[in-house]
Amino acid sequence: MLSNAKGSTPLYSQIKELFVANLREGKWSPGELIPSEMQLARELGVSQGTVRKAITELVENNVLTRKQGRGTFVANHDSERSLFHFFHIVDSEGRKVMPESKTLSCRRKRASRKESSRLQLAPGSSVVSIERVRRFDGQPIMLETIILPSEPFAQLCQVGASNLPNMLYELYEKQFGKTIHSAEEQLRAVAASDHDASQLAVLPGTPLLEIDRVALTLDKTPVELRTSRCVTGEHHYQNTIF
Amino acid sequence: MLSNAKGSTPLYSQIKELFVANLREGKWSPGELIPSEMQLARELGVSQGTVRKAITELVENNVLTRKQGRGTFVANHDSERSLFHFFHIVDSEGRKVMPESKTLSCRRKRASRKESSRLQLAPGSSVVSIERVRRFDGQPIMLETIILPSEPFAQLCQVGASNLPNMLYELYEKQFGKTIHSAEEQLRAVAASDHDASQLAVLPGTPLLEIDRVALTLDKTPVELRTSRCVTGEHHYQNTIF
DNA sequence: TAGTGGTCTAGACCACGAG
DNA sequence: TCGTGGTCTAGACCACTAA
Repeated sequence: MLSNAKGSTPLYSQIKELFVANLREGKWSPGELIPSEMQLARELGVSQGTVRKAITELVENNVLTRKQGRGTFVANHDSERSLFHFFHIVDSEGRKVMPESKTLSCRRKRASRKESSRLQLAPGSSVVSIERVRRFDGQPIMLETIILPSEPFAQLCQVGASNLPNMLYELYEKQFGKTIHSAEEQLRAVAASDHDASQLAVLPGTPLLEIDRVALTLDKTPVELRTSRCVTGEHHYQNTIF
Repeated sequence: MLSNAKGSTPLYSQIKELFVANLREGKWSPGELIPSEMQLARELGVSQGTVRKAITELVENNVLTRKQGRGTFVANHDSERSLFHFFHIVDSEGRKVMPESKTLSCRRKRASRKESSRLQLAPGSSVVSIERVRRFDGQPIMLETIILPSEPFAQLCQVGASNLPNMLYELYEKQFGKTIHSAEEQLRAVAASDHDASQLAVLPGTPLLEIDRVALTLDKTPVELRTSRCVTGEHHYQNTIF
């Protein structure tokens, strides 16, 4: 099981791998309380400090969360996480407000070359394509196109276009067991197409901020490709570099 | 000095503060080797593990770097850091290439309201304004306007507009003792002005990605306001969310 | 070979949360 | 009051670097 031989990787790294495997195989579920540090140390035959170091690193990666006096939990996307971790659009005062979203369409189609490439699917695979518009204070601000592999997300279309929740990552986690842990974004400035313009109440050709995001699970498997086009008159994308 | 009373902050936090103070006061300089963990532990009257925890957190914040067998050093902006940490423009294949930069002008002026606000200066303070254009493979890609407080940066204009280095953060550190540790960026899509257009070889009105960045020292003092307007045809801004 | 950071242990006490 | 994570200690041995 665990090896502490000379050339081997450190014990705490092996324990991290083991914990990640527990998550991947569903032995530990989002939001669940995991055994205490002392108990894990006994089970694994190592000291508390070693388990502690493994957990500390997973907490830093937002995989686990610690609560003093209560225990250690598997991180989940309830409420705050999706909003404050993955949503970077703020208003002029820097306030993060989650916009309401209205689904325009939800249908199945064949993936384009770009889509299959970024989602690591076979060319021409079947995907679900969702289009929705998001508003702040009644003003349409973002037009989003969301691409998901039909397997396993096909049933999203059946659910009905109108009642998709605002926070999709929470849905992916709860309904499909896909927890989003990281994302890779590409940002560009583009000119509003006629379609963009009509949905966002701007003139065609208006500069829009395009955010191209691939959302990934813990083991770096791409789950969702989302292209958002944003009006950046009274809002902007905020990024802090540490 | 250090206090381990009941209600006080943890020892390792106090030690972190102490180390940060050493940096602020210039007792430790960028690139310098600091005393070993054991020696610091003796001097501070704590165990090695406590010093170690303080150093670990500062390493995670990119304030210090450890090298096994050699010691612990104060981080600096040599070569890689500025480029790979603060520069997010990549080409279509995701490659990070540092563009050459050509200074167009360097002059002193009064800060605008926005500039004095974001740099936390008194309204109408004297600032240095540098304009430069950056090229990839001969193609002009970014037009940058850099605003710095005249105190202490006035001499930059005297140096001569033409021979400003590509990596300014390195210069701020070496010449002015201002080390950039973090930055806050705001991204928007804007239409190219006539001036933008002529410098970037595009048509007026072309959508450009505007990056508005305030660079901060370790104690969150704003040092530089930089506004970059980028052509995002063959390049884009890349951000990874963990 | 000496000194550094990296890993690991065993055990103490504190702060917090729940019953 | 009990069990949890949070802090701190003292000491062992390993891996790496430089002289």
